[in-house]
Amino acid sequence: MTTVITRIPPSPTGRFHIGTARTALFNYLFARHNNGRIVFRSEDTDKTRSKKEYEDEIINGLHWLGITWDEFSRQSEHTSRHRALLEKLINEGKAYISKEQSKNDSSKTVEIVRLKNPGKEITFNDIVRGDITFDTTELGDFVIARSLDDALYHFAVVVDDMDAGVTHVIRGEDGISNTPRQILIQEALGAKRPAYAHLPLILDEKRAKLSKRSGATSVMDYRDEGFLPEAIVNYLALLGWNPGGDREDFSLTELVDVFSLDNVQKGGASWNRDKLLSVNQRWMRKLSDTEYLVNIKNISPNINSFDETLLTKTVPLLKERARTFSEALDMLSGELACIFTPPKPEHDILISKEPDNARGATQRHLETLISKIDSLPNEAPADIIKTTIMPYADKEGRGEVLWPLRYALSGQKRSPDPFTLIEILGKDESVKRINTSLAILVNNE
RNA sequence: GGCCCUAUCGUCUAAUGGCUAGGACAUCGCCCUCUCACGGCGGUAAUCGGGGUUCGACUCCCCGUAGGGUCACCA
Repeated sequence: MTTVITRIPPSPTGRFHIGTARTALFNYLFARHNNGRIVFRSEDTDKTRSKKEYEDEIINGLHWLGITWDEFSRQSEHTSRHRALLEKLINEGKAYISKEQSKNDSSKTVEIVRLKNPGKEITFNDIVRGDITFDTTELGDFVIARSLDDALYHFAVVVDDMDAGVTHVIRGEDGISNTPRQILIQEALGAKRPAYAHLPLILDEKRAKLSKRSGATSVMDYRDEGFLPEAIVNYLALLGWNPGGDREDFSLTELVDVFSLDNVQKGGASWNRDKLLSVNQRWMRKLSDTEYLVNIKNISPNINSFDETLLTKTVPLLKERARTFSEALDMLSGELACIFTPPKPEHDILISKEPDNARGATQRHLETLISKIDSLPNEAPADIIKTTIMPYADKEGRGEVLWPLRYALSGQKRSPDPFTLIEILGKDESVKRINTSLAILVNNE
């Protein structure tokens, strides 16, 4: 039994794309599940488009997701090896140098290298799809290098995979049509054919291949928006694969345990932000309150302007509402802002629910509530507060008591329930706020 | 257009010849409830079409249809 070796070969010509992350993830899961090795190779042979910053982003992003590898290399470091094999093929008559007019600059003549195509049918087995057959004659003598020192992608990949001992090529479905040409190169080189698995593509809402035009396609955008790496991994793994049951909640290590290429889907899967949001919320809720706050701080350092104690008490409310950390951040200055900033209640809203004798009744309720809150022990939890207040509310009418109370505390038509608010704000601040509303009632007389 | 791949609720999917076709997200309704959110319960919703094979097809075969991918001196 030979060791499984997979590869993660991103080209650093753009940001860390979701598709790159998904392919990397499946290579990672398959290799780790089989106690194999993973080779990371930066496919940087396009000198004009490759950028170090992209490579850094991809590496950082992969690590952020928890994806690791055992070997690191850059394709550009292998040019002498490529040249040697190119020369070998030419000497053996399997490839030849061809003087042609440059396609990029028609005034120039260049010496490119073409593979002598035996022109036969190639059938390869795809783990996901079964046998796939191509007639390679239509490919002709295709170009494998711009020059002896400048191999093209197909040639470089085949050589590098061969040298790294790659046993399984797991990549996107868009690689299917590249496969016969790569096999032709392998055969010319006498390389062993690896196993292939072509993953279904991730599609956008319009069911086209996910591209820059499809919206946020960089994993880093999701990180910056406050998504958890665990959620991205969990969601990505289930796009085009599933272990066969109803379970949907998987950490990276759990995925390694159950992963298999056998149950990879064949059809493309479309990206669904709503589903991702719900997966993310599930993972956010698993965090401790402290971890939760750290994550909010990571996306917005100026959260420090909020009172730390109040912030900590607010986390449970955020957990039940926010699906991303940026949503949580928005809530702190939106629907939960009343916790941090004393409200400015309006007279008419305070009593708007009351029919007649409204003002007098509301005033009486609020005064009663103040004395009840005063009688509470310090740091009383919401359920104690509730049992203290509810009998009175039930007697006088819940809406007539609870609405002014909650509105006095929050100044908002929509807010968390009054008991929770009192718990978070504390006795003193709560009474203070109710008194403010009382004053508004009286002054409007 | 040539070649290749694919086809179960709106979306992600389960069911690999034998069930009222299951789950999740979304959606709708009810309950909880002063509001919001959470939560609980329930509903709507799918095997692309036509032929075979078979006692029996979501499942196997063929033909259509539709969608996608790929056709570089990019990777």
